[in-house]
Amino acid sequence: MATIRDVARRAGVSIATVSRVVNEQPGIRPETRARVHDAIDELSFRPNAIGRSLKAGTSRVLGVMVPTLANPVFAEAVEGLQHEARKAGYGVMVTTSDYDADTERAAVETLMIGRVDALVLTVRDAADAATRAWLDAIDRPVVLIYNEPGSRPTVTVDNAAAGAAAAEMFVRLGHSRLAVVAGSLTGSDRSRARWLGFANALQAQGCPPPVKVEIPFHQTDLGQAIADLMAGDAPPTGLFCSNDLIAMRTMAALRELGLGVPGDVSVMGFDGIATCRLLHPSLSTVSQPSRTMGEAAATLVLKELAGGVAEPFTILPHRLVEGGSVGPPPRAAQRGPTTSPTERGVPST
Amino acid sequence: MATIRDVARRAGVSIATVSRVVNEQPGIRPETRARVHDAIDELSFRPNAIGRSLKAGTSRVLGVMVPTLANPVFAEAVEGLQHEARKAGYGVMVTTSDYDADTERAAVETLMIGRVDALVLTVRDAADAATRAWLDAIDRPVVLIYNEPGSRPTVTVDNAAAGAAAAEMFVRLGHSRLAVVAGSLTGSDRSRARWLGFANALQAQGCPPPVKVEIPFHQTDLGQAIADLMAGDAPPTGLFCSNDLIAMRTMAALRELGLGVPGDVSVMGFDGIATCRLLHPSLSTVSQPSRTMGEAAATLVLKELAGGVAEPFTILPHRLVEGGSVGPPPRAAQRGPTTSPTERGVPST
DNA sequence: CACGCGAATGAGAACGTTTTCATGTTTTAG
DNA sequence: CTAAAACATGAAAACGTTCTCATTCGCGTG
Repeated sequence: MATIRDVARRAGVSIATVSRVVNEQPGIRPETRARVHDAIDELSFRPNAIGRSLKAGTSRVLGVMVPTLANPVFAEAVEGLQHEARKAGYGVMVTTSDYDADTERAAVETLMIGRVDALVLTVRDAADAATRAWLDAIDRPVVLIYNEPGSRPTVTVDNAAAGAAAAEMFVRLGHSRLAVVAGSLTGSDRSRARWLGFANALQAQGCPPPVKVEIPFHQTDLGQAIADLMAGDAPPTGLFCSNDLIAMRTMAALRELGLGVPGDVSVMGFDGIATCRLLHPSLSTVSQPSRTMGEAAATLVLKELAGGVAEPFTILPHRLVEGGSVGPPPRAAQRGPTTSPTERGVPST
Repeated sequence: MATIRDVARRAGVSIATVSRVVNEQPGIRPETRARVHDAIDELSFRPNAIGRSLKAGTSRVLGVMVPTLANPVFAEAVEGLQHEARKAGYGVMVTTSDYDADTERAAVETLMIGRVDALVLTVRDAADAATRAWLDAIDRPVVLIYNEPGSRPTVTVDNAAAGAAAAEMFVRLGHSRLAVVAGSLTGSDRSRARWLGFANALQAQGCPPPVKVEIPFHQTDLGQAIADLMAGDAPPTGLFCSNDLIAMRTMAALRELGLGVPGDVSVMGFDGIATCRLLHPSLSTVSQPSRTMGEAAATLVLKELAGGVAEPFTILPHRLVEGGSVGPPPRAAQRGPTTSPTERGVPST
């Protein structure tokens, strides 16, 4: 691996001159420049970013942490972020936290040791005291994405309003008994915000508060949870899921139970994962512009690195996508408690 | 940001001693060690990875390039890789190539300048001469994933055998007129291998060669392409798609055309994306262990970095997942050319 | 009591850059 | 033709580590 010194020797100049040529600084005789370029080519010299970083005190690397890349929402955001970063000549170091608070902290610590110039993070709960503590202690630009706005610049959608919009859609169609199926209602700030917006809007419309169902992160089969939920006397006619992945699994579980969507139960998701539009019935969902969020976060953080000051928060527009998974409630449900909606209905408790 | 020098001053020792304490080297008096630790805590000193890297000549960062993170297959592989890397104390720099050969080269160049210790890549075509040229010129450990085995250590599945397995499944069910719907048959080595395995197996079974349909990378609506494909006198009764994303879109397009899956046409995917199992009908597919592939690649590359020598290739097992999207061909098709299979059939050309 | 030996610590070079300041060489103006 | 100004280049320090040699200290041994 050739160093600047090798190039200098070969070209018969000093390392300072080579550096100037490499960085395209003015004040080099064309002839000298050519000689240096030749040497660079001959040795296929690539300036060592580490040496450069050490001197410059900057690594030109962005650190990114998301809960998981297995959820396309985050994967797409990272993709957008990465594109934007590359355009600006920045690299992107990626870590995942698996929705675990301790892992979050450790992962960010690792990124900081890696000397990233700035961070783009999604944490479980930006309002959590412990999280805020270490978050506020970070001495570099930080931008949060997907989290609820707090002490750090944040790029997100209006989760409460989005939850309310979902509620209003259900109510408009005639639903009143609703449930929320969430990954971790207690732990995740955005999930909580969606829930709150949803529940408040329902209350405003005079509906009873929605039932809550919480699903542990790693549980992929929702069969039991959904069966339990639908087993009561007056099961919900509409389910608001805290993300599309859960919504898909919920639909699969309902199908297992012999319940039709949206005939017996309506299902609504959150995120707007592309593949969910291809389901049958296609999933109604609140879509957020993931890729754009990643791009916006990159732009924001790069701006801050360039000496600018980042907006405290950027709220991107969400969009209610009306798919086929939401329809009016079944007739029976409108009259109150009834028998199982289908012949294969689950036994009542 | 405190440096080792600040700590040394504060603890009243030399920087060498601090370095020894930080790196847990023996031969330090417990008392001294304690004093240094105190200073470290007081200044919340974190050793600068860049300084360390410069001296050590190693960055403890792995570079990863995949076509896109929007395809869960790659996102999951990166997730697995990242986990494994972190366990070993390595960071992961991620780039995407958008399936573009020029971008591939540029992206890898960027990673190399970033001084990653080793690379894990998925390229369009590992057999392509130009690609091989720059690939072979890389002076660090490189592991390819998803690509066909070539001059560099590779982690993949047996794409040809997987393609053949798909073909055999179709034939076993009675299909003979088949088509392949691929992202870029010409450009991608794995897609080509699947195609070859598929076509050869068909030939071996005495079936006519499959029709090819190629879909540009960014084209998400396959309506026209599928309509054209199904418009002929004797349209295919089974479609083998080069990945699950395309398979999903193909199913959506078929539905648009009023064709039933698998009643009128059977559809088979490739990859085993988790969400496709939740489709209705669930997608039959050849599943590859993406996460494991990422982990294996990380293990391999780390082993090589540790001075070991990597196996030239690792073939992980694929698995034929029998979903609901593949069934016997419609009766009519078995008798040869007929009228459109449904009342909403597409006009014949 | 001097000597030597091992343990603990320090001084300083090295890693590959960038950058400041100094120096040598042209060019331009007078 | 000379002096000054503009230009081109070089020497060396600095960034924050690690690591190799010294060096110092304490102490047991002859």
